[in-house]
Amino acid sequence: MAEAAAWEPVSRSRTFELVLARIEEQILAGKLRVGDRLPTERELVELLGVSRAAIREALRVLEAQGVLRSRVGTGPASGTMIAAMPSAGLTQLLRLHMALANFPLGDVIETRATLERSSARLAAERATSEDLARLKGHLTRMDVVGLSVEEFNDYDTDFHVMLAEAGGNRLMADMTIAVRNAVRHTLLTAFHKFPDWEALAVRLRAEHRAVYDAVESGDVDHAGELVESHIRDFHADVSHADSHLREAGEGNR
Amino acid sequence: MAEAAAWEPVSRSRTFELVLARIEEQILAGKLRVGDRLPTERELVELLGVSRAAIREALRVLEAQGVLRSRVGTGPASGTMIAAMPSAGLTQLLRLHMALANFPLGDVIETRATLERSSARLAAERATSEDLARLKGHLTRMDVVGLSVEEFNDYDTDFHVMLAEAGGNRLMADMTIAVRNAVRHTLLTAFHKFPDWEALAVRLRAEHRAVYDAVESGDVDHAGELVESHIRDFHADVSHADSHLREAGEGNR
DNA sequence: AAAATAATTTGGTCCGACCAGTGAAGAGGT
DNA sequence: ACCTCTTCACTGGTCGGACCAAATTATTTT
Repeated sequence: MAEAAAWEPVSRSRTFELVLARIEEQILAGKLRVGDRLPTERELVELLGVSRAAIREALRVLEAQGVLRSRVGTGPASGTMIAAMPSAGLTQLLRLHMALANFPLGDVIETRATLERSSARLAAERATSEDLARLKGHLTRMDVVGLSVEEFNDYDTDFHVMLAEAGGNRLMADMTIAVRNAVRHTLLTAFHKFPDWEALAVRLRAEHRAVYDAVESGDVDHAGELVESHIRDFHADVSHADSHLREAGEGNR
Repeated sequence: MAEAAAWEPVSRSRTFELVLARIEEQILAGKLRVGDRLPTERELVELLGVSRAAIREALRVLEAQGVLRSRVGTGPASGTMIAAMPSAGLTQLLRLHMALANFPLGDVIETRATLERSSARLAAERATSEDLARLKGHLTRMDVVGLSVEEFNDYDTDFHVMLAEAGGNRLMADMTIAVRNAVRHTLLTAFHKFPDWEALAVRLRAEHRAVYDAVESGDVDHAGELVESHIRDFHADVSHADSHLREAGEGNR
């Protein structure tokens, strides 16, 4: 940033931040790659000359970001090593910030529509036959009658995630997962209150099939449009039903 | 998730995770809002019956996610309180995962194009006159000759951030900031190697003006298209120059 | 009244000890 | 030789207590 927001920092680094910086150096320099093991906590204490508490605080941060994974014991899977679970970290982050109303639901939906529209277009462009098979198999799996709201909702999530993955863009797929997970609870409660959710489910299934058809036939524009309206309409319905049954709405900017 | 990825968890909760859960409860339940102060670390020790180290590890995690902010001392600004700096947490997370090659540069660019296309469309739709004034003022500020690569790059970032903010979607704006910051270093090094970056800067300035005009005139589609191609072309040029001067390319999925 | 000083509260840091999984080396029996 | 059981060493996880440094507030001194 070259203008505003400035003048605040300097922030005399706390020692755990220095530790963090050292580890990040290694990662950014490519010296630590996914699967590599870090020195043990006690070794880091000697290497960096700080207390174990400082080391651990730094490790906690990286773990929360989905960069590390720690296990006790001695074997080959023990110790602290570089992992790669970005969507977990993203999900957690989005969930809290949504709760803090930093991100109004409307914004989240807008973002979801944007991301998934793009993913669908990519999928229509370059989905492999395996991707298509996975998606198709999932469609039939969703047809089972008597699914609980939770099950249906999770299957719905899975479909959208598969679609994003078929697009071949990991970042977008992970963001899609994170956003979808972040609103999971919100959607479920709204879903439960929905007057006739079975009817809604029928419509959603049909829309999924339409999306699949567009993707399979490589109709980029159509696939994008279908997914976007699928998401917007769904949220509109759900939040509409929600506001009907509540006394007031969530603050919306 | 109703199928894959499962079977891993259970994850015997470590105590700092329990602490984390307790604080999250409060946030998700709306009992802790932005600006509220948490009990002091020593109070939490008594309240939750765990060691201070556990408390601190949990706080570190939340701080890394941009949810908390801690300051020493006594006054009104001291202690630990709920903050809201999602983009900082996002930036950090993306930066590391990009370095770990979980996110190939191409994916990041694709994502950036997607997000900003959408932001530009929103901006064209509902930018206020203040937003437009800010953007316009920034355009002239970028015209200054003799800017360093770093300065120009940061100004460029600012423009895109302002555009995203004019769209009025905080989440997308924060993601835009995070993504742009995450590739800052990559872009800078590539920029430095660019044969005639002054010429490139001239073109970028012109494109910014074109985007501004489209936004001002409310031409939603045009604004979106301009931003998208602006980003794609820019990255194509930069990475092209980069691969010319390097021996090999970065792994690309 | 103003300035200097002390007390207090808060997060930041460290140390040292001990607990609890987890394998590997070794002892013992078959 | 082979398998089983025990022991041991090593890892992260947890704790309590001590002390430091920043930031206010209360108190004393001038």
